[in-house]
Amino acid sequence: MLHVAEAARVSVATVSAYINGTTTVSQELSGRIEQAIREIGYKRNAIARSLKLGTTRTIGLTVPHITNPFFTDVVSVIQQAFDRAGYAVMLCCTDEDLNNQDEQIRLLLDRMVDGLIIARVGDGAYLKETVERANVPVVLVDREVDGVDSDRVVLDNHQAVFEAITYLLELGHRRIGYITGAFNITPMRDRMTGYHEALLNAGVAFDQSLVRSGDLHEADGYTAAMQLLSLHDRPTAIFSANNPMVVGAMKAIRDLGLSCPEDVSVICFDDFPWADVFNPQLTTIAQPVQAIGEQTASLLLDRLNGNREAPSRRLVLKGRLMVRNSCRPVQALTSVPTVVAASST
Amino acid sequence: MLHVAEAARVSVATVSAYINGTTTVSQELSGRIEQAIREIGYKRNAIARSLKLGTTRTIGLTVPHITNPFFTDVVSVIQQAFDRAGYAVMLCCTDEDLNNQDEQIRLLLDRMVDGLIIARVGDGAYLKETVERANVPVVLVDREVDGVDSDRVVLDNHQAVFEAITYLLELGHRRIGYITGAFNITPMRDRMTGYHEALLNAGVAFDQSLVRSGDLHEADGYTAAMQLLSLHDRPTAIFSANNPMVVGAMKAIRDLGLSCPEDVSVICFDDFPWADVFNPQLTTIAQPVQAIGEQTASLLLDRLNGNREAPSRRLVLKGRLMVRNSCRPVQALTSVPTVVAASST
DNA sequence: TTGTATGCGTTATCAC
DNA sequence: GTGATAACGCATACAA
Repeated sequence: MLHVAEAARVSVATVSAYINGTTTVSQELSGRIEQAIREIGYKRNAIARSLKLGTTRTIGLTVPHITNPFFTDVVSVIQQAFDRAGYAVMLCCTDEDLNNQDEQIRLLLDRMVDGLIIARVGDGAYLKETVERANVPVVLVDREVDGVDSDRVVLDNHQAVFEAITYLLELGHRRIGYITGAFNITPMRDRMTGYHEALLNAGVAFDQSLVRSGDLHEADGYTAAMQLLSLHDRPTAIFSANNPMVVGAMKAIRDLGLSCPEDVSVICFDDFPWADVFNPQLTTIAQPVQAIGEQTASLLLDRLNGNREAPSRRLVLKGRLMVRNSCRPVQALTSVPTVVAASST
Repeated sequence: MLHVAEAARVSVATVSAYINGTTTVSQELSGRIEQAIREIGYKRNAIARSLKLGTTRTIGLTVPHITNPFFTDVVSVIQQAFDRAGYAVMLCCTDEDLNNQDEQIRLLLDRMVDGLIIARVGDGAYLKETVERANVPVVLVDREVDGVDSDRVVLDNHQAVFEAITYLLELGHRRIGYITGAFNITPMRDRMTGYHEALLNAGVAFDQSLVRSGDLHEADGYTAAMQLLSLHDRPTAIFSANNPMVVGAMKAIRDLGLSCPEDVSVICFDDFPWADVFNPQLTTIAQPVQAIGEQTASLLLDRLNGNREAPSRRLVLKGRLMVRNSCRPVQALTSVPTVVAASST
């Protein structure tokens, strides 16, 4: 900018005023400045500007895994929204690791992001403190943090799973395997209560041996399904609490020489684009990813636009059961053989 | 930092020296500083630091679509690599729009990113200029830019498609529908030449009516497949140049009451995690996404670590044909009826 | 070992 | 309408 000012034979203050339209500057000087800018190829330094203004027009976004289609979609929508609003977004993936998360949030805060969107990981103790001390607005998405009362948008996980399990029960299933992630994140807890209530509602006893917990990855789903399907009295249906794990579960079904839906019905959380073009066409619980992303962005944008003091808002969206053909009435099942050995990949 | 200095009754210079380990500072003062930092909850302001140092330890990453599994994976790997190296990454999605891309790159450069990774979009004219004027290292991934000789990592697209089409030809297919994106990006051009050469090599005449071009989205694949399969002498196999378009193509096949591989063989570019658990299990060309991401990151990191003058490097990786069960010998096909009308979604 | 002074590129406040 | 100048928070050269 100094160079521009010199080339245009004006002061830096005038250049700044011209660029930002702060004050009206004469035709004369405007022309000289404009020309100097072009000749020099001057670009305003956003870092210096940020330092002075105290705002970076950048937000931080941290999610567990970007390869999980649910987060891919949410990130995509959020990214677009902030792009439109003239904000840049710094993306971090915690890989379900608590230490990564702490580190990344610190990094983001150091860089003076104007706001934070967090799909958290692990237990909430440290995060609670971080969120409360951060002097920037933060909105939580998908996963809440105990005791933290910030803006957030979540799904009605309980209801969604209740519906899904009820659907399975109506098809006559009584032994429904349940593959979940650890209960230290709210969605997993809430989904589990949906399972419980659906069983209770149908008068079906809860069987702890039908519940397997993993770390949300494909491999965990594989292991869990292997164990479930190797049970003496194996389940006739399996529910998976997320997409990566259901892929693992399907592989387990395949490797055991079983098939879906002939031998076992499958239903899972999170929809994906090709769910209805490949077979079995999975019955899923679709989250309104577009709305989730947009609402999340809009909550943060609202704070960024100055609405700092409004009481925190909690948006709860509804999931939708996408019935396809991966579930069958239990009487239609191929007779249920006991799986003897499960030696495979 | 000023507050810390005051609380510890030292100068800001000493605090800075202590934090960065620039000079050794006495036990005495170290203790006071340490305590002051904790009490105040001081965090170093990376923006001010960046302004002074001229480096942000942030890189910019721009891709067409994060929801395309190929880019999802590449972004994920790159993100991890820079995370490990202590860099933040700003993510932009151009949505295959040239204006977005220009704007976003400008935005990134204004923010003084230390480097740029670009999977470009549209024609290369403006981008060429941008890349050449940017005084930060840039590495191109997946798509090259005509006349720009920067670091880049690409796939041997020609070879990969040559193999895939040859595979189809060996199965007896002679009419192979080809769904592509516009030829203003290098991969689409190179893939097309692979198609050409494979046909030539097998002595099969090239038929322009079997080639349909779209904008890389699912809807384009749908339209293209609809047209191809409505041809009087319809193709017995279809190749799709990316993943979103093959999803559309599969939907078209379904909507026409056809099925794969019984009526039409399908093969596509880019692999995805559940390719081998759902049916038909798609035969795909798998890009080494892990390697692509790592090499890309490592090229940029190398520049960032000071190796600025080395001649530009062009890394070419190989694709791998993942043969599954979406392709059949042509004599095994169900008799080929002429599709009369194609009125659907 | 520690402190003083200066500058990184902006914007804002004030004189003129 | 225009131009000095201070300040944003930090790092560094140099003095002490």
